[in-house]
Amino acid sequence: MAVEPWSAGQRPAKRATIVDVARHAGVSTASASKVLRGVQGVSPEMRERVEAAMAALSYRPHRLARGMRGSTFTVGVMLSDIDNPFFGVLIKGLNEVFATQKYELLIAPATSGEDSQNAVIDSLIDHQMDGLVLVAPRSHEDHLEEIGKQIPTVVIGPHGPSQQYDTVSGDDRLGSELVVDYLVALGHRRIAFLVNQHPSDLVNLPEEARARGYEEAMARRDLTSEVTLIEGDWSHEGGRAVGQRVLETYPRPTAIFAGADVAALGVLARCWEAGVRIPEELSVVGYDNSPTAALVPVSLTSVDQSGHEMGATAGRLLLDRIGGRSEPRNEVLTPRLVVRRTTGAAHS
Amino acid sequence: MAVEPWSAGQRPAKRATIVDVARHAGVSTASASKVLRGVQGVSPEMRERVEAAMAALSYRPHRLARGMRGSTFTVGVMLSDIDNPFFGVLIKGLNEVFATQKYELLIAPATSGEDSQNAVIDSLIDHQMDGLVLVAPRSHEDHLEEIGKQIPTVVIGPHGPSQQYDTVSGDDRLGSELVVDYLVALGHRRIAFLVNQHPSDLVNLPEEARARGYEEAMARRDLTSEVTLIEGDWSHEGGRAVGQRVLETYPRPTAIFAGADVAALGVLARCWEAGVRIPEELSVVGYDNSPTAALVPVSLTSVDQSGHEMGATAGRLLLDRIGGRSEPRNEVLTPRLVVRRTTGAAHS
DNA sequence: GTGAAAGCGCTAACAT
DNA sequence: ATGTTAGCGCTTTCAC
Repeated sequence: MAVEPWSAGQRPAKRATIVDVARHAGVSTASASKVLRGVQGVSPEMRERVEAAMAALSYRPHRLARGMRGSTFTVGVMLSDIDNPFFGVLIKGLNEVFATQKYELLIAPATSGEDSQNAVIDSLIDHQMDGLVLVAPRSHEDHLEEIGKQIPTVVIGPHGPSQQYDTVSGDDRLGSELVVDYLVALGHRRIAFLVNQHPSDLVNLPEEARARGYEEAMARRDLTSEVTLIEGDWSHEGGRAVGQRVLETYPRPTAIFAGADVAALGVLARCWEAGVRIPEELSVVGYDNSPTAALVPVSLTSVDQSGHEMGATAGRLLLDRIGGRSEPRNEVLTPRLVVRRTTGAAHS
Repeated sequence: MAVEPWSAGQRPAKRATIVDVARHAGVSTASASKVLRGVQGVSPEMRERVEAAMAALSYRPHRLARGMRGSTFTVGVMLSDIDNPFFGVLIKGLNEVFATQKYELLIAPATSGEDSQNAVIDSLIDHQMDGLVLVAPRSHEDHLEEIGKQIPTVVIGPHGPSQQYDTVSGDDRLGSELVVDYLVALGHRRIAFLVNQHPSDLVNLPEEARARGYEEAMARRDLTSEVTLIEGDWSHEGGRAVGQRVLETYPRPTAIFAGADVAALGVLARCWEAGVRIPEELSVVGYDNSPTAALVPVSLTSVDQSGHEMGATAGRLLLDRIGGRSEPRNEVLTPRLVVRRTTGAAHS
């Protein structure tokens, strides 16, 4: 291994420790620790002296050392796709909750692969985080239960029920229903759904619920024979590939419902390139109402699942759970259709 | 403080420690530690036995405990604006470098405020990260030097020189020059620049370099009298507000050069709403070439500063520095103009 | 090449 | 209310 002039011991101007604070204040480290943690059992004057010492030495506690015995006051977030702008607003919501507490947020980026995600989650656990927020994980449920047993956990995306962790999800079936009903009201019948490929045993994923909601809503409108599931990746490239396939189809669907905005944008990209007129020749709907969808020239009709509130809710649940609650809670938020300019009356 | 059934001691099924591994392998913890770290001084058979024990116990080292004495094998990233899609590709580039090493990436989200950023950086230091990547920090340089003294640091955005840390930045003056030259070639003379407001003593910020580059390029074309700096926030809302102001100006600029894509999109949003034709009535240029700029209906002309390579370069520099290098390095990447459909010949 | 033991900074029993 | 002390899991001298 290379020379490491930066190894802990040699760091210049070594910072003050709780021992320094205690000595400076003329008290025991235990008392200093109590003041630091804000627990009861210290006289006001003791508190004052210790706090003065902390300020004088610009003391900042070592998070690692705290974590060795107690809490790290840090919450880990597994983010499955940092590119998705929807997650940005979600993180904002999360952060606002924790900012008011003494907890800090640390985000570990992962890819969409299950192995990558599990590795990242393990690493977060190895960091002794006080709690975990898993954003759109693709892990199997028994594995999530296993994690929930080890550490307070909130899962965003996949639906409950769960025994060892909390969930925050949107009512994805309802979201799909809103879309189908709206499209049918516009006269569409050949409505295709872009379904994200996923292991068939992961039955609680949002993609699964959105697909089921689509099928059910189609059935309710007596359009079972028109149900068309197109498999693709919920990514820009995936959507683009699906767009290409759809354009080659005959008869072509009059509307395509992508389960995620990123995928819908991919479909649109292909259509724009091919000169297909939107929505005259093809209506396109997304899901997430990401910031990009709202851009005027994009104006993508989408389902809003209020990422900000999702994040905030997850934050509150996790705080609760860290505080002691052990019964699982499964919050479901109600989605809302946002109609923009990529959808219109069916023509063909 | 509430009950904490999750405190470390009570966690169910407590995981294996290095002591367990050593006992299981029938060796000392010191030897087990050597195998874990992959250092020299262990016989092949010792290595084998210890590795077998680790596997048998599914041992994973405690990162906190490692960090107490040695390294955490974790790198902290201060992200000043998680909403900016440009940063997503930057993180990807960073991550790819670290993924091949044993280092893990942890991102701490901050806001654009200097206080928030400094707090986040402190916290990253309190976590004993092995290194820091600061993305577009607004801290003062002496403070950055201070940080660089404590911990291997790479700063992305602000230009060097620096003594205690490395920098990765784009050649922002050149970027601005490319834009101005291009617009002038199209016949534009009234070219306004949207400058981000920032403390005047932060002279190495990209926004400063881009503004200077704009002024210089204008001067070189004998257009000093046309130099128009419009102050605004480099955000969607900020751009929108500037757009409003520009539309009310007479004579109106024929082109506006926003120093960042997010701001350019805000300007465009206002124009689209107001029915201003782009680029016939107004040419708009951004900076960053973020994924959003490339969307077909947006098609924003922008300066590409290859975020992916910026991230990758920063990762390599940090790895170097953690490995022992102490002379500062200041990498400058060459930007490239990407012409799309928000720019055209000057008409008025 | 291997092991014993000290200690990183802090918290939590347990005294007093 | 305050202090003493034993660790948390690991790395690191320093013996052997």
